[in-house]
Amino acid sequence: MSDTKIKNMEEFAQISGLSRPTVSKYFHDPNSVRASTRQRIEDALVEYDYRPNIYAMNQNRKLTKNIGIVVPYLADPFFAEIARNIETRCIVAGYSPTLFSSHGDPDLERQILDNLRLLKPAGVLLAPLGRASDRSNIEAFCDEVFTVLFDSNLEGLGEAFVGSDNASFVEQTVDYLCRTGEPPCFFEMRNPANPNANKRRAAFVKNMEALGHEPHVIRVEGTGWQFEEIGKQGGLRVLEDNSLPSSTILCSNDRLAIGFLSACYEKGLRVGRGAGCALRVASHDDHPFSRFTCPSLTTAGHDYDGVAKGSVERLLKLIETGERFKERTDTLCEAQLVLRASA
Amino acid sequence: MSDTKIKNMEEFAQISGLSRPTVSKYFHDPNSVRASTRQRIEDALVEYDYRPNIYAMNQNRKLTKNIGIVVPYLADPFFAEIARNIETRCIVAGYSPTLFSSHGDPDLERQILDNLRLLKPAGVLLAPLGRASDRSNIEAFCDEVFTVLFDSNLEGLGEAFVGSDNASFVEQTVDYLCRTGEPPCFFEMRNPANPNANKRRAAFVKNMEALGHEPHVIRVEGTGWQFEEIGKQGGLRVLEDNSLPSSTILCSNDRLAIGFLSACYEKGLRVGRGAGCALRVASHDDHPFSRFTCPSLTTAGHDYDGVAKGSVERLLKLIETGERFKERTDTLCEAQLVLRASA
DNA sequence: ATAAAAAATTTACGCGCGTAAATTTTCCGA
DNA sequence: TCGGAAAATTTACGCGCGTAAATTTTTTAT
Repeated sequence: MSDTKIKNMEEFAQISGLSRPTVSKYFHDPNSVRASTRQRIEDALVEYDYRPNIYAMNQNRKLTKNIGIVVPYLADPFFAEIARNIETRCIVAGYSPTLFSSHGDPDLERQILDNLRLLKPAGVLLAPLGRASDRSNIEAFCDEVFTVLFDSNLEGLGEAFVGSDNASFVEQTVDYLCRTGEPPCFFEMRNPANPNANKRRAAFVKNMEALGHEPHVIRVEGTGWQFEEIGKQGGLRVLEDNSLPSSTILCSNDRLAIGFLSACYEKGLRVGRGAGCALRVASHDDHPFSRFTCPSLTTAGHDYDGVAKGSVERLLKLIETGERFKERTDTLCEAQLVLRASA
Repeated sequence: MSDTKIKNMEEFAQISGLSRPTVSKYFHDPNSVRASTRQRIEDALVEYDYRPNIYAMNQNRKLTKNIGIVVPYLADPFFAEIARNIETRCIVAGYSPTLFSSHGDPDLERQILDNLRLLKPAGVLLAPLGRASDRSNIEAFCDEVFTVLFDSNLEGLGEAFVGSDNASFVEQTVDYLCRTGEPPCFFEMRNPANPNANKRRAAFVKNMEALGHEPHVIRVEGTGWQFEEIGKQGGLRVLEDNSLPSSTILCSNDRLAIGFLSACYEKGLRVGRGAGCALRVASHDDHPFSRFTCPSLTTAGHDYDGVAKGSVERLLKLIETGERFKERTDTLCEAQLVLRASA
């Protein structure tokens, strides 16, 4: 490799014995030039290690190869995992994903979308905060940029939504729990930020009634994204109160369940389905850590691959056709019941 | 707000009744123009909602306001947390941070650094993979871009390193454990990717010998970043073998400990310092989840704020002075012992 | 081998902004 | 009121590349 510094595409074209527009064409799509031309460029490329200036490229290109990924709370391993999955798929498809986390803050979510506009992304994959989101701001954003929502649905916003089928999550857990023991009560936050929580509660009520059981819902206080802490404090309270209507607890999500299990442990209550267990606890999400709780957590798991694949596919379709869908589509991935030790 | 679309700075300058260079100056530093001029621009700004094209700006600017943040594994809440902290500090300082995760993959780490060059960042905060990193590639990168390493030190690379004082972590846990019960054995991965692990083991041996105890080290098999799983499988094995040299286990890090606790639970072994407990388990990191393990985990915690603040400060100093430090500095933050239920 | 079609290349211009130098306007104090 | 300094403006050029249109070369068909 020569150590001659290449300043720009002009210079690089010169030493490759080509014209700049031809080289430009190559970088846009290596197959758009003759095979012999391509070879010459790639030979020069290993020799001189030139790379086009991304800012100059994006300045003039009508659409960049940028894809924005926005998640509400990256410190939650569920979002870290789904983001990792999505990110990888974008790279494979030849795009440059950039990951943003709202850190649970609506102001930051707004600011991220504002900054995202400047990046002129070809499209954006957005998992919104939910109830706390600035709906009108997101709406304006979706008006300018191809946006696919995932995980949390905001009705009517974006070109499509891909998420998990909350009804299927709850149906499977409720069915399993009722079949194998005392019907569950539902454990959740009083004011969940995420719309999925409301759908899960509604599905719980519906499924319980269909099975002829009274649907008890326990709502614990707490706001923000520290779900484990909220689950733990709420769990300690109901355990101290002895106010649980059932010895089977179905948590709205795994992070609450992690906190609840921690509360059970502190209270000396054995959780599981065997003899000598005081409670059964189940949940939804199949959070990356739920296999390491004590006991390991029985849960209905997201189809991580399905959600990631589906949302990326929808977005790429938008980008590649260059036009909006006739109508907004909702794709809901089925849950998979994961039986572990807690219920 | 008017709905007239402003195409570029030229147009915006015109409707504000100013010249483009003056407006340009304002966007570079609002205080560099007269107060009355500034007011006129800001009035026009709320009226017309113009924002400069970031690509055109960065193309010509000698240094951008971009800062790259690279972590080895974002699905680990420890890195998610430290990244969040760093990110926020960069924003407050007026920079645009972009977050990247190597996802435990050296190839991806290399690729991230390659892409980062194209972003012409003012500086980069890098937590490398460690042993798996491509040292020469990172070295070449640091040659081109101001880089501050954090969390994982690669000797001699980058302008500075800011991390935690592993010796202080281990000193505090070993001291506490020896003072309050049977001296610990050390539980770790056989081939840890992260250099911190080696420093912790060395510190364990040193501290144990200083206290007149034999330093037993248990090394479990497993590679990659699924530390919980490795800790759990390794834990199950040593518990089945009955090969533990001590009833007090000091894990190299919290994620291993989470797996180990899970193994203990499955084996029906009660962990904690009270009567009726078979084992004591302690660890290092104060991982965000360690307060929710069963039992909650006694650990030596990172000074998250200290590491984040320190590394950002070092980098900003580099950026703002525009010159490298005379010599590479290592900043080590003290650990803080967090007593919980497990030991 | 030759003309037509296809591909590649060259020419030429523009993107939106930074920035230096020269000029004009505004400001402030005496 | 006036002069000098500070701020603003004008002028002019360049950054690195995209891209349309014109031209040349290569390929394909006859």
